[in-house]
Amino acid sequence: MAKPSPLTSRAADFPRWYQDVIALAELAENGPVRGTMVIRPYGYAIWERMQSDVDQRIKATGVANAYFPLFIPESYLSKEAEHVEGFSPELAVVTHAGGKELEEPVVVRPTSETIINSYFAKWVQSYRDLPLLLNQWANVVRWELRPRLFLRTTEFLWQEGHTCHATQTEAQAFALRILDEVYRGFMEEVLAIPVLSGRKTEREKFAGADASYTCEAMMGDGKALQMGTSHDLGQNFSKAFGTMYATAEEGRQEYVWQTSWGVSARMVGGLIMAHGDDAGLRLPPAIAPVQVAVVLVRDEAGAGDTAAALAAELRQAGLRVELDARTDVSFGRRAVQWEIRGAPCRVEVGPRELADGHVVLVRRDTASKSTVALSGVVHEVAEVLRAVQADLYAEAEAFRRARTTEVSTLDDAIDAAQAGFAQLPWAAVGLDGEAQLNASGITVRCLQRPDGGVPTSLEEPGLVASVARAY
RNA sequence: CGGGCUGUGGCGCAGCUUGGUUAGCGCGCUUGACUGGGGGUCAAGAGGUCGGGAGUUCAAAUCUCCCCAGCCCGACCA
Repeated sequence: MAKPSPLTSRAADFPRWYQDVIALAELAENGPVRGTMVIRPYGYAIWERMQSDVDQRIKATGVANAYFPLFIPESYLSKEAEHVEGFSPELAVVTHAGGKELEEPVVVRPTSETIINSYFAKWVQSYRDLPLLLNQWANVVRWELRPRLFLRTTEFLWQEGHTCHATQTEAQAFALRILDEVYRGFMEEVLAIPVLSGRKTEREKFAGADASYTCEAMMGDGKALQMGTSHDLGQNFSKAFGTMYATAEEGRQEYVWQTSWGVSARMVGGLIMAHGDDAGLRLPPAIAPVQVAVVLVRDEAGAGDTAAALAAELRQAGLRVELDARTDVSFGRRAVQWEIRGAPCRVEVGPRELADGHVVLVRRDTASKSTVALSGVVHEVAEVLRAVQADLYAEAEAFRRARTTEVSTLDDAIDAAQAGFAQLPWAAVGLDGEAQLNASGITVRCLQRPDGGVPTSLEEPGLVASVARAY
């Protein structure tokens, strides 16, 4: 049956690696500010790699990074009715500063559409200023009722993109492009996590958006996790803030069409829960801070020098390598530690094999070992990393397939969603059906076209709803 | 805010039902030795307002009451 989630259950229920893995981060104990998170170095190293890869992909779409204020005047939030209604329950509001009560309270940003639009309104004047494509890496605060390590913390790290376009068509296309090229691409190619790309229902969409698109992944326990979203904001915020441009013909004033989109450090939690096994993390090579751990068994018969040379050679080949020559720590302990940390490949260098001119190569995902001649290590390691990346993805996809059930009725969907995803015609769900599912702890994760494509309208015929329990 | 449950060295827990010497165990930590091919062995150590308060009692981690905090399930959500 479903294995427990290392991020949400009690430590006592867990295998021995729990404490080691959870050491990636911990929920802070700071009194009334519950649910904030402290990320420790190894956990942060994983996040840093995510940041750099996602950042690169974002820039490839023509978006530039910028930064906006942490504090937002409360009145800004209220300018977009749906937006303020959606977010007000979870706002942190500052009422006092500088030793006195503020005339107008400011909120700590829960997301930045409003503060950014207050600048967009000034920056955008002409069609020549469009499209305006910005992104910011920042922390945001949402006073969640139930914090969970990485998945839902009061304060979290993320990237939020905000764009302005001249036409609705262009804005929608851009929101979908980010969803596919940046998010789905990153999750599948780098994190080796297959995702369903689809559209959120009216009930599930972002407060203030015309449409929300999502990437939904299945965790090792069959539950769904929203890994990223992209919103088509229409003109909701531009109308609220007066973000207008003069058109090319006749210089008419038009409101801009906008998008916003984000992924957060939640992805670290998703990575842990999608690939982790009872021995600890299993990191895809593309994201692993350490791709190859060269472990020196014993420093005898020149093994130490050989290990160091090997590590240097692997680095030369462009790999992220760590030489573990701590021979004062027992070999077993070190081997286990690299397993817990999820290093995809481990090279064990000891006098025993060196006598025959080879080393032992261990794959983290399958735990399989092979002996490799010294001269062939670089080639073989590269092969293993390629294989681990591909196999982790294939494994996750097979798992998802095995836990996805096609059904035709709500009752069957509720039943099937206990173990994973259930898919049924959206026409068989509808508003009432969605409420019924929710009452059973199940949500509609996304709507897709029959071919898996992302629908641009909820009225499209034949839409398929994927429903599941979710984090 | 509803429904369950738990607070005991840094972490994880036992002890409580049936009150009774100096409150234990595992992990971690310190020192030393032996070791070293999968969280190794041995020895010596450090570390505690038993969540807080009040009460019952000769005696409270244990019983009673009040308070506080946290966890899990739900509503909210990247």
